[in-house]
Parts: sequence; C-alpha cells; structure tokens
Amino acid sequence: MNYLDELNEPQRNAVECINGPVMIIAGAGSGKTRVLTYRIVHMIQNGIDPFNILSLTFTNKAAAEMKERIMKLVGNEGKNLWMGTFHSIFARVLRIEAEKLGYPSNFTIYDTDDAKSLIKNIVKEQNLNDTLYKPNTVLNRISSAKNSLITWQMYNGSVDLVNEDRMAHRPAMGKLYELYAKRCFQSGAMDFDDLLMKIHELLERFPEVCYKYQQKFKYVMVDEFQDTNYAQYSIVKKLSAVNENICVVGDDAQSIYAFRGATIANILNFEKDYPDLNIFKLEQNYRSTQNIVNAANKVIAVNKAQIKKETFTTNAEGEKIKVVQVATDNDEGKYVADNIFEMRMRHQLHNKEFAILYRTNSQSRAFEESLRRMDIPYRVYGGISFYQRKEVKDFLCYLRLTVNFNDEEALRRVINYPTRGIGKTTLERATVAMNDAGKGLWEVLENAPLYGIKAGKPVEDFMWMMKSFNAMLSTHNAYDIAQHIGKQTGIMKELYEDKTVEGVSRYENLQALLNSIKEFTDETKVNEDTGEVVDKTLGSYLQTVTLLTNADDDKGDDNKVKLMTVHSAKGLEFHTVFVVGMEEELFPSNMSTDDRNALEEERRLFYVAVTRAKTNLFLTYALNRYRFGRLIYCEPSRFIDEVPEDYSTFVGLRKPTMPQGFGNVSGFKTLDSAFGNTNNNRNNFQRKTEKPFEGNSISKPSVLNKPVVNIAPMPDFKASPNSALQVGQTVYHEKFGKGKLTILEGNGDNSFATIDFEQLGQKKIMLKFAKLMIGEN
DNA sequence: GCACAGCGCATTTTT
DNA sequence: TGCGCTGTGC
Repeated sequence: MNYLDELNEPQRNAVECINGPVMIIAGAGSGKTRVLTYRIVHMIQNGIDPFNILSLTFTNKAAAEMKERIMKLVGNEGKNLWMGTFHSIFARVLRIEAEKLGYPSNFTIYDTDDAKSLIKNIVKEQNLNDTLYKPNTVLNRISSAKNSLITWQMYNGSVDLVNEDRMAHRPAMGKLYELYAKRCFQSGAMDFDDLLMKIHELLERFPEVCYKYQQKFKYVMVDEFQDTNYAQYSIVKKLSAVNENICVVGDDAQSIYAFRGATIANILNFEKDYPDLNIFKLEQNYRSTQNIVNAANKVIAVNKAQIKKETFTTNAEGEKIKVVQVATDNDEGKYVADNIFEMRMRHQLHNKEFAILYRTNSQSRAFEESLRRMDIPYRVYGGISFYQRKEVKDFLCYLRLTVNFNDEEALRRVINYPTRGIGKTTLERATVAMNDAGKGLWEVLENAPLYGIKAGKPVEDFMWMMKSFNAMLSTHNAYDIAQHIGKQTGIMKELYEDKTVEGVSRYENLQALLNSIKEFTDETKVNEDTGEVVDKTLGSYLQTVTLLTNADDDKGDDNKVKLMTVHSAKGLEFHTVFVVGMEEELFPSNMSTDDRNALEEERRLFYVAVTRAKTNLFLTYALNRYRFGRLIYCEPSRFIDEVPEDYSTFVGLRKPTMPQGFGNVSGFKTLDSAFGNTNNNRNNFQRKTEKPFEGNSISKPSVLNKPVVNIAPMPDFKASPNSALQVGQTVYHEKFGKGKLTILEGNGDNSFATIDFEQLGQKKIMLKFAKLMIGEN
C-alpha cells in the first residue's frame, strides 16, 4: 500500500512539500508523528540521501521511536539519518570540533546537579549571601542568558541586565556568570546550555566549519518547535541558511516550557524570516471524542496569544467530561481508584489505559495509597532519574574523573568517597590556592607544595589510583574499567555489606549500571556519520550516558496505571484520563497567577492535559487539601469554569462547604439534594456520603466563579490598598458585596482575609486576587 | 567523620 | 508533611 494513501489532504500536502521552508502547525492528536515519519520516508524515496537529513527532537525516546518507524518503511538506509535531540546531536558535533573552541574532545557534560553544586561552591567562595544567590536562582539566570546566546561578557556589558540584577538586589549575578563559565571551561566541562551556545559559537566563528555542516545537513527538520529557545532556533537557522530546506513542526497551543526559555516567538519569527514559507495546518483530531476536542478548543480560546486554528474531529460525540468535586485530597485518591476499578470491570479496560495527571509530583501520594489499597498496579513517572541517584552518580563521577582529571565536580564528589581521610580543610585550602593561581583543582592538588599547601598521603594515594585507572583507558573497554573501579575503590564491597533495605537497593542499582555498561561494550554500534564502528572505550560510554534521562528508560508497555505530571504526559494518549487537583493555587499554580503569560502557559498545560484523553476525561478537585502539612481550603480551578457545560457533567460527592464560596446556592445541586437530602448543615464535609460511581451525576452548576447572588451593583468600585485593611472593618468585595473583615493573615502575595459577608457568610479570600474596598463603618 | 536533631522550605523540567 | 541542609555532640 502506498503510504501517501494513509494521509488526509493537509497531511499529504505537508509530506510532499520537501523543498524550501515549511511550517506544519499540528494540533493535538492530528497525526503529527505520522506526518514527520512519512515526510522523511518520502524524501528518501525521492532520492535524498539520509546522510543529508537532520531531524531534531526533544527526547531521545521520540527520536528512537521515529527512527524505528522509518526503518520499518525504508529499511537499513534509515540508520544513516541524523536523528536525535538537539543536545545529543550537537554534543556529537562538538566532540569532533571541540579543540577549535579550546575544549578537550573528551569534555565532560555537566548535568543540572553538577551545575548547581558548582554554583553553590562559587557563591560560598565569594562570600555571598546564599539565600539571595540560591543555586537555582543563579543557574536559571545564567541558563536563560545562555538560551538567548548572551555570553558572560555580553551580560556584564549590558546595562539593562546589570540594572535588572541590581534592582533584584543581586548585583553579583554577572560576576557569578563569569566565574561559573570560567570554572566550567577550566574543568573541560559544558553544561546543557553550553551544548547549544558553543555550537552556535562554532558556526559563527568558523565559517568553513559552518559551511561543512550546511553542506552535510541539506534537509533539516525540527519537531516540537514551540518548545525551542532562541539559541536552538538560531542554530537551526544557521545550519539551513544555504539550502533553506527547513521544516518545523509544532503547536503553539502546546507550548508548556516557556519557563525554561522556550518561546513561541520562534513560530512568529519563522514566518517573518521565511516569507516564501509553506504553512500546513493539521486540524483534524484522530484521538479524542467530540466532547473532549470541543472542550479543549473552548479552553484554549480563552488565551489571547495564539495562532488561529480550530481542531475538529469526526470521532463519536462520546461521554461528557466529568467534573468531580470531593471533600479532601484523600477522597480524591479514593474516588479515582474506585473509578478505575469499576471502569476496568465494566468496560474491560487494561490498567495501562488509565492515566492520572497532576500539576505537581507531590500530589502522587494520595493516589499511590488508594491504588495500593485496591491492588491496582501503577507506575509513577518522574521524580529523580536513575542517573541522579546518589550511588549511581558517585560511581559515574569516578568514571568521569578517570577520563577527565579536570572535571572538578566529579573530583569533589569522589575524592573522599569512600572516606579516605581527605577532609574539608584540605579542600578549602586547595580551593583558595586554585582561585589565586587560576588553575584547576586537580592540578593544585597534584602539585600541592608548589601552591604552598600540604596535601598528604591520602591525597597522593587517591591521585595515584586515579592515574592507574586512567592508564587503563587505552587498553581496556568501558566495562572492564568500570568493574575494576568498583572493586579497587571498595565501593561495591561497601554497598554489598550494607544489608539495610536501602543498601540492598543501592547495590542493585550499581549492578544495573554495570550491566548497562556491559551492554554498551557488548553490542556493536556504528557511527551514523562515518560508518565506522564506535569504540567501546569509557569515553564513548560517558558521551552517551549523560544525555540520557529517566524518560528514556521507559517501560511504557507494562500494564499499569500511569501517574505523572501533565508536563511529562505531553505526546502521550490514554483511553481514560483523570486530571486531578483542579484547584486554584494548584492548577493554575500559585506561582503563575499574577502574570498573564504564566497564566496562559498554565492554560496551555491544561489544554495538553485535556487532549491526552481519547474516550473518558475526569476533572477532579477537592475542597480541602493537606498542603505543607496543613489542611487548607481550596477553590475550584478557574479552568473548570472554562469547560463549557455542553460538554461536561458535574458530579458532587460531598456536600460542598460554604466557607469557600461556590457553595450550594442558586440552583446548585449536590448528590445530597438530588437524593432529597435537604440537610443544610454547613461544614459537614466530614460526613460520609454515597459511594462514588453510582452514576447519579447531574448537570454542572452554572454558578462556579460567577456572581452567586444578586448583589446591588457598586458604582465606582475602587480597591483600597491591602495595607489599609484592618480587622473589624466593613469592606466591599467586587462580587460578593458587603461584609465584615474578621481575620487577616499572611503577608505579601500570601495575604488572606476572612470576611463575613452579609449575603454569603464567611469566606476566606486571597487578597492578591480579590481586591477589597473599605467601606464606612 | 558520622549520626542525629532541628530548621526551613517547598512548581513544572524533554536536555 | 517530608526532604535536605546545617550545626552539634560524640
């Protein structure tokens, strides 16, 4: 069968348009991967050499899957494609060209933990306030500079940036950037952002190198274009400047990584940069029911910033989206587990067809408990990856140091692990000497007397041992060296003898790591660029390993319910999806509610969550939730309101409580009232009510977030400054009317007022959102 | 150098 | 709440 016949018209047009600049706007579930795959197949079948095709993705997994699909269609030729993540592809190029930039070709890649640890050290060495200069804060600042291709020299030369830092009371930021960059360089290390910035520098400074890769990559494709940052776009643009065969695929509605420097501006600039651009829009959704697609469209339409597009589907109308209110986070867990149990039986579904999606990882606990209690197998995604585990990282640092003595972070990590009597003082003195002399830590320790410090026998022994490891590099493969290191350092023995539960698991983890290294040395790999067999040295192994993440060792086929953040659910689909914790402050996150762009990103995130569902979608929220150890009241998320009633059904499981507002007023019915229970007792959410999934759902109330009672309009409502508020005052709320302020608590953005409203009773209100006007007493 | 108590602080994270 | 970091006491 001809692959072109499997495509709808816009899909086919996009596949067939292989020359010149192309932009494919692909709505959720519109068959994007299929289009990308077939487009490459189409190129190859039209005589384009796979060696000349570069295809960039965001995860190794996505790349691997696509490559596999292509190889099914074109055979082994597909192996010659350059397909991978931005970082892995460019790391490969940088290995070849590193020396031009003054780096060793076996440079180390610092992961985020290495970077933070280095920053922490620098902040300490500079005697700076570590609450002001938190590693995260500093790294984010440096990272966003790098993502915008701003070097430390440019940074310090920019009046705006320097001023910004001064205003934020962090005047040393530019200096920290400089020191950080220099230390990385000295360590022969690049962080993730460097992999992009340095490639750009390479192409910019060495025209002949640039030309070489422009000739090589005659066709360039970029997936998830909405998630690229400025640096990535600049690189891609440069690479394709000669042939201009560049194809980008993305969906602005699914841009959820702006917080990491991704910018939708790239989509808009693309249209500007390539006036003869061919644009294709894939708007037919093959994944979800009409109810889900329509609801998603309505939700995303609330955003102001977006490219116009309307997805549609010819799928069945489907069941309505269930909006579920429960009393507490534990009830939410129970509700979801009960429903999975029930639906599994009733519709013959597998565990793996269910997903529970939440905004923050910490929400997983309640669900884990309830799933365990019902014996439903599940898997939690996210959290720390295998390679970030302490024992794994420690071991990898030995390997890193063996290959690159200048790798300062690795050196610091292992120099006294297992303990060998090299203490803080030695390292502190060496650090001072290192900074004075502008040399690396290894060099200072190696020539300690030269720098006026005593290193001592333990240091000498350690360095001698490391050199002996290093000497094995040319004679032994990665596995042999790794095993030798495990023995020689005593790490394996130490962990083996630890018989605690954690100790056993640590030992197993190291065994797993060793196994994966063995796998690496056993299988023959061919460099896709040159066709030569990849060597099995430790250096080669380390090149591949740093860029792997937990998303890559996904055992996605297990038949288990999947628990993950909405972010990590991107690109996936499930029969039934529970989007849980649909509450203000949680989703949208409280970090996002005071900034329009951030809020719109949260909404796009919600859009991503909704569009993961094929058949059934539940949106659940709790009225009370334990957060940071306290029981707090929650308001339903504003996003719930944005899901039109035409496509949704409200399921009330517990009598809603008054204090949060949105209570049982004007036509709002709960299960209790549907059952004729007119108990009007407020605050009785402790009371056990009916079991979930008994199917007594009723129409979603229309009052959520809308004025609940007729309140006489207040002419000229003007909020008083929060600082002027006092307990006992009569205040006016824009929507809730007149009331008496009874409690004031918190401060700044976290200020709350409890107000006894004349019409509505007590409510706790966050001052950041609800401005109050002070009335006359 | 280690074990433990106490404090403070909490997003999301393809690389 | 629960984790990670810091300081104290052996």
